[in-house]
Parts: sequence; structure tokens; C-alpha cells
Amino acid sequence: MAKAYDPGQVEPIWLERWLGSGVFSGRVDRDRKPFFIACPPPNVTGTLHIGHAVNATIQDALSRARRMQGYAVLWQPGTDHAGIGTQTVVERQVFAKTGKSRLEIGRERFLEQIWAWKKEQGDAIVEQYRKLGASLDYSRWRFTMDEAYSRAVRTAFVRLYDKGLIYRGKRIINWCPRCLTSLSDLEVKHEAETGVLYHVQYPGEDGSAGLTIATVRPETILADVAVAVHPEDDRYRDRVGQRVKLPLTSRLVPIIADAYVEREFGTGALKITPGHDPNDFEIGLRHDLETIDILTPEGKMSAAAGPDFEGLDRFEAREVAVSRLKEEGLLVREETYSHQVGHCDRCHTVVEPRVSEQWWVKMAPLAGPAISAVQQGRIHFHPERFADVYLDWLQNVKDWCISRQLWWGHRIPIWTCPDGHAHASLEDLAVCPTCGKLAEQDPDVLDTWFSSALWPFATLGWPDRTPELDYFYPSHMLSTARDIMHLWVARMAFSSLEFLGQIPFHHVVIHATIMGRDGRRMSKSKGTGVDPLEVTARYGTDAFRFWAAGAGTSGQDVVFMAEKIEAARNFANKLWNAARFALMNLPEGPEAEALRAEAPPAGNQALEDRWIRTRLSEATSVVSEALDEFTLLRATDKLYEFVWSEFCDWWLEIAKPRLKAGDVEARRTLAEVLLATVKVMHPFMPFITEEIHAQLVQRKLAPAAATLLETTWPETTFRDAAAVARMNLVMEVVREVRRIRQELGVPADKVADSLVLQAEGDELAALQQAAATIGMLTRSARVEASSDRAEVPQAASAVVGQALVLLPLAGLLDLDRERNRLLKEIDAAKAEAVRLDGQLSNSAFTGKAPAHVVDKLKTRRTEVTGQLQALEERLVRLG
RNA sequence: GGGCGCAUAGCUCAGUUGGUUAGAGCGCAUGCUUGACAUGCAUGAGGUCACAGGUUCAACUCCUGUUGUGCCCA
Repeated sequence: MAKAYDPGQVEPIWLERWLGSGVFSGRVDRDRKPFFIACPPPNVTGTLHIGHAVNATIQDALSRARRMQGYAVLWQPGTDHAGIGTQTVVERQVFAKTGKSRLEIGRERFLEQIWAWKKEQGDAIVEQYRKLGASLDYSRWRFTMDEAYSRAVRTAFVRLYDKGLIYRGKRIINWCPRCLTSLSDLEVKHEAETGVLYHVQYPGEDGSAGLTIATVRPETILADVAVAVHPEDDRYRDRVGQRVKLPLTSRLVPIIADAYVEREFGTGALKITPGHDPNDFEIGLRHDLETIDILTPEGKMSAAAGPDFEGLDRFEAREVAVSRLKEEGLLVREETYSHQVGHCDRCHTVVEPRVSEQWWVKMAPLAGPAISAVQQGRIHFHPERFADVYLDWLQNVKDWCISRQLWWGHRIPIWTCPDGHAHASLEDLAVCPTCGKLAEQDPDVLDTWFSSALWPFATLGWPDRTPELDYFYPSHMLSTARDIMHLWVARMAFSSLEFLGQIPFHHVVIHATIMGRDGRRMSKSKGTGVDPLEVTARYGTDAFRFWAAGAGTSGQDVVFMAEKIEAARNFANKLWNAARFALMNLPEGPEAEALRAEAPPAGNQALEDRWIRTRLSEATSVVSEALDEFTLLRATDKLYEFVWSEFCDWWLEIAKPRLKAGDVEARRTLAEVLLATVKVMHPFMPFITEEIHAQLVQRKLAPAAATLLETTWPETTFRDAAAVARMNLVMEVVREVRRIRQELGVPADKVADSLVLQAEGDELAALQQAAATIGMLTRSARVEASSDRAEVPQAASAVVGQALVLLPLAGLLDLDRERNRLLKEIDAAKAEAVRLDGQLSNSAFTGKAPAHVVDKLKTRRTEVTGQLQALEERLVRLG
């Protein structure tokens, strides 16, 4: 084995073996329990970002562990067609190449271009998941526009339509004047912008001064249909029902009363423009107001805006409106005003609220079951608090606009004839089933999330009742980013409940958002993004994954720090070198097989062997629990501590002499612990553990198995509390001696003649048993452990438990320094005694605290007394 | 404006239902080319657990408020 672990050498080998061997496949196996995770499909346009990588790591850790635990695992991969995203990308590319817009190219040819692009580029991200070592079943890769998947989408649509849950309606939506499509609320990004708040006078019909309103969009005055005031606003109470004259036009509009109006904002009078503001639209519905649309789809003023404005861009129109208001003397005041302006997530154009005809899904009937699934505890969120976010959204959910004026996506399966008969159909229609006239399909496509909502079951073959669907469904968990909880998680929930009558997943894991070094969300434009593949190339995939598994499930957002990955790389190297050392000291071939054939002696194992077996077993339990609870940080922390601090720093060091001497039990323990360690580490560091395991197998130190995924998860039952207690004492004694030596400036390579340990009972037994070990670890030539309390001259001392540690340092001992050390310790012990006495003499405490807490303090008080005595005695003897 | 978080060592973070002297990694200091590993070993320094109240025998932990900070939604 190489002196340092080199991921670049090891990783490609294992990627090839895994992918070639079929260990990632998810097959129905009735003899095993199913374990299914549908991996959130990345956009085909996408490249792997750190969020994908973290999420994949979490799911992979679960999938790999479950495989080893004997489940039939399917981790389902695929990509999403990502309607507007993909269309925008290809549109730009085509324009850059040919100078032509998609409108010039035409729908058919443009779609050909996208498919060509998808064929060429769409697999890039697949390759990136592979590189991470993600144990996805790549043979089952699905794309949301696959033929079979498309059939699922149509089926879902037709069922909802036939049930009356899909309708067409003219409503206000977010409109991107550049993409020329409706956008969901979540595709609109609000940004603070500094604008101007214009105070405009609306003269009264009766010649009075009228009302002053405040607006940031004076050009929309042309589409005003009313002015609203708060019904309880005394300033305007008697004006309700009167009419005012609109500036810029001669129209008269009524003053209405609506509680939506904020009295404190502006003048307390609000212009109502149902055609261009979502809130005004709602008010318009309540008061049965007309809707005027003065904009074209491109965001220019239409004929409805009047001859003076027609053809102007909306922002030019604003300037013209302002100067006209000035001319008319109706502009009362202007003030600088900071407000939120919506922008298209894809192209950053300012979004226009616009009334238009769209397809909608009625949400009320669908939301109910999705709400109760969570409330009744059939779906669990991790961390739990995210259940509230989900519930809050579903409880206030509005109808879902599912049509998009795009070309790339699932075309809405509705056919209409000239007579206006509309039919939803699974098969394409040529003629109207009602009247036989020529039928035409709706030109719009479905919101991408309409198809994504079917992901966990459509990938298993729904609407067919496939064996996979029957066996694997519902999935164990969904792990995803927080920001698509509404967009996706909630919609999967109600879709699954509606179409299958089943929840889609038992657990929803919301993984951490990885922040940039500046503590903010990573942003491409700010250059604060981190490319996960650059990180894996630099530190190794295992190092990245070890960090990502923990960070991703820590329950909080996490700042990316390369130092953390570096620490994980060092940890991988530590494991590597432990294995390297082990292989140098273990037999191979038949001798290794013989070693495995026998079990360790039941009652007669070395202290350190019983201790390390206990620690391993405990660590394995923690890892298992952490996987069950989706708190992988607990697992990685525990493994780090176990491997580094316990196995390497203590057990290996202690066992070195025995291993050198060829001690069979030491060898057996080493082989066992190393094998179990790579198994339990495997979900978090798959590559390095496979490599070490392969070496063990090759030398017959482990049973034959081509990959760790085909082995079994280690046992978690071994416990020996007595061994742990004794080891703790031994370790503490060693630490004390090392500390004294360093504090007193004893040269590190100086071997002390002797070390005297004075103790009784079990402590004495433990120290006698471990005398050789203590001697080796403290560089003491001779260790005398006995109950003889004889004075040792010229000795530095420490108290561990009730045992006295004496380090004779004839000639080396600085009496003043030693005296000071003892005084410091005595002070600390006294302070503790005072505190304990205070608590124990408080009857409120002894009366109300549980007995075990009080007992604990009493025991400690006795210990402190003993220590204090010993220390004071030492001080006296020093003179 | 509404919602959800966070505030613990110089930095980044743990701290499981309240219960001895609050932990880790990195960084820092001191000493080590000890035969697996300098991507290492040993030892150490470093914390008023943001602030102010409250509940309790007991608060980093629970409650209220304040300040700072981040995310999501409108």
C-alpha cells in the first residue's frame, strides 16, 4: 500500500467495478425488505452544484447502509426537462449561433433543436453523479419527457380534468414580457429597488378637489377602474359611492370601500387596477369591477391605453405619464421609495402581473389529504419544524396555474373544435368526439412541476401497476432542498394521494443549504459558488462526502469551508495508514483464514481488546441510529472519534508490542476491528473502504466479497462496561504522567527509571494488569503498582480516581514548580468540595432532585475528599 | 409586512428529554524526523454559552422581551 492515500488512483477503479458489477441495481426481491428512494431529478440543463452533491451524498449513505443491512434497495435516478429553463438556454444558444429567435425558427424546428441539445448535453449531469460514486440504478434512468413518463403526465391530467379539478379561467398571473409566458410565484424573484412614489390628485366628479392617491406605476392609471378607501376611515367615509375623474383620461371611476386598504400607507386612498395588480384583481372580483388591460404581451402599451400611449414601452409610458400629470397639474408630490420588484427568475426581466386565460388546478380538494398525511404523522419531516412550512402553504394554497406559453414541455392534452367543445384525451385527437369537426390541441405546455409531482411513482411505471410499483412504493424518504418544498414536496404529496391513494414517502429530509464563505447563499454572479467536482478532485471524493453527509443533515445551514474537507481528507489518510499498518502486521493466506476461523476467547481477552470491541460496537450502534434518524453528523463525528482517537491513538499504540510478537489475539482483534470499521465507514467513505476491504479479502483476512455492498452490517451487541472503566483509568494515568513530564520539562526521549502507582481494589487490579502498557506509553522503564503507600522521595505526583501516581525524578524535580502544581490542584479540589457541600446541604436540592443525581454528587464528594487528602499529604511530604 | 431559524473558544460548528468542571476540527503555543501516518505524535492555553428578565432545588438547554444576523414567503 502507498504511504499516503491517493484518491486519484483508487476512485476510478471502484467506479468501474461498481458500475460494471450491477451492485447498484434495484431489483424486486420478495425475500428482502424493500428500500426505495427517488432521487430528485436535476434539470437536464444543469451541472452538478454543491446542493446536488450534498443531497446525493445523504441519499447514497442511506442506500449503501441499507444494502448492507439486507434490504433490496432501489435508488431511482433521472432528469427533469425543466421547461422554461431549458427553453431559455437553447433559445440563447440558437440565437448566438444563427441570430434567429425561436419565433423565426418555428415550433417544430425549435423543438428539434432542443432535443438535439438534450441528446448532446443532457447526460453531463449523469456523469457527474457517477463520479460522486452515487449508487443510483443507472439502468433505470428516467427523463420526464420519456414516452412512458409522458403517458403518466397525460393520465394525471385527464383524470383531474374528468373529475372537474382542472378548469380554464381568465385570472391574473405573473407574466414575463420577454419569455412570453406565465410564471409561477416561485419563478418570480423579488428584489428591492429604489423607485419614486408619485402622489396624484384624482379630481372629484362634482368639481371638488377629490382624492390623492400614491402609486409607483402612474402609467397604470390608464387601467384604473376605481379608487378604494378603508371602510372605517373617517377621512373618506362620506366619499364612498362618489366618483372621481381619472387623470390622463376623462373616465370617471367610483370610490369604493374595501378593508384591504392600509389606512396608514400613502394617503389611505388606493387606485384600483385589476388588470395589472394581483391585489387589485382580487378587489375587482369582490366589487364586480371591470378589468382593463392596457399592455401587450411584450410589455408595450396597447390600443386600450389610448392613442397618446399606444406602442410605448411600459417604462417609457411611465415617464410620459409623469410629465403629462405635471402638465395637468395633478402631480402633487414625488418621494423616493424603496420597494420590492418582481423579476423573471430566468431572464431577470421585470415581471408584469397580467390578466390572461390559463388552465388551473382546483387545489382545495387536493390539499386536504396532503395536510392530514402530515398532521396524522404518516409523513415525517426532518427537521420537524419544516412540517409547519409545508402545512402553512397547503392550508392557504391558491389554485395552481398549470399552463405555460412555452414550447418545451408536455403539451396540454386538450383538443378543441371550432364549436368550442373541449376534450382531454390520452390519445391525440384529430376530430372532435362531440361534433366530428377538426380538433386542435391546446398550444400551451404544462408547468414543469405538474410532471415532477408524479416523480416517485411515474418512475416506477405508473399508471401501469408494475411489480416495481407494487413492491417498492411508497419510498422511504425524500431528501431535498428547502426552497422547493411547496413547488415539489407538497405537490408530490397530493398527487400521490390523489392518484394512488398512498403517501409518496414516509420521511422528508430537508438538507442544509450550503452557504459561501461569506455566510450567504452561494451565487454564481457573485462568484461565491463552489464546484463540488473541483473539491473532490482536490481532496478526494470520500473527503467531500464525509463532510457533506454530516453538514447536510446538521439541521442548520452550513458555511462551506475548505478546511473542513481538508480535515476529512486527513482522516481518510489516517484510516488508510491504520490499514496499512494492520496489513504489515497481519498474516495472509491460510494463516489469515485460520485466524478468522476461531472466535476470540470468551472471558480471557486483553483489557484493550475488550475495550476496543466495546467502542466499535457502540460506534456502530450510533451510526445505525443516526442513519435511521437522518442525523448523519452524529455518525461521522462518532466514526472520527472512534477511528482516530480510540482505535489509532490508543488501541494500535497499546497493541504494537503484542503485534510485533505475533500475538494471535491481538491479530484477531485487529483484523476484526478493521473489517468492521471499513464496513461501518463505507456509507460515508465508499472508495477508500472498498480498497481496504479488497486488500483484506485478497489476503484472506475477510470473507470473499467483490464489494462491501455485498457484505453484511457489523454487529452492535458487544459491551464490556468493566473494561471501559479500567481503560479509562489507565488512559487517565498515562495522560497525567505525560502532562507532568511536559510541565516539568522532562525531555521527551528520556526514559524514566520507574513509575509508582499506589491504589486499592479494582483500581489496583486494573493498574497491575496494564502496568506494561502504562510503562510503554509513559516511557517508564519499570512500573510498580501496589497498595503499599510507602513514600517515594523526589517524586512528582498526581491523583487519578483514588490512585496516587508518583513519578520519581531524582535530580530533575524542581520543588517549587511541583509545590505550585500541587497547590493549584488542591485549590481546584477545594473549590469543588465547597460547591458540592453547598448543593448537598441544600435541603431544597436533596429533597427535590432525583435520587440518582444526588447520589452522583455524594459519590463525587467522597472522591474529592480522598483526592484532597492525597494531595495535601504530598504537599506535606515535599516539605 | 408575515413566517422560520441562528447567536457557544480567534474561525467554523457539536452539545440527545434541564442535572458533576460546556466539547470537536482548524488556528495558536511548547516539545517530538518514536519503525502506519508531519495529511503525523504528545502536551497546553483559550469560553460571563449575544443582552435583560422569568420559571426551577438546578438553565447553554424551557418561557418572555431586546439587539444583531440569515433564509423563505408576500
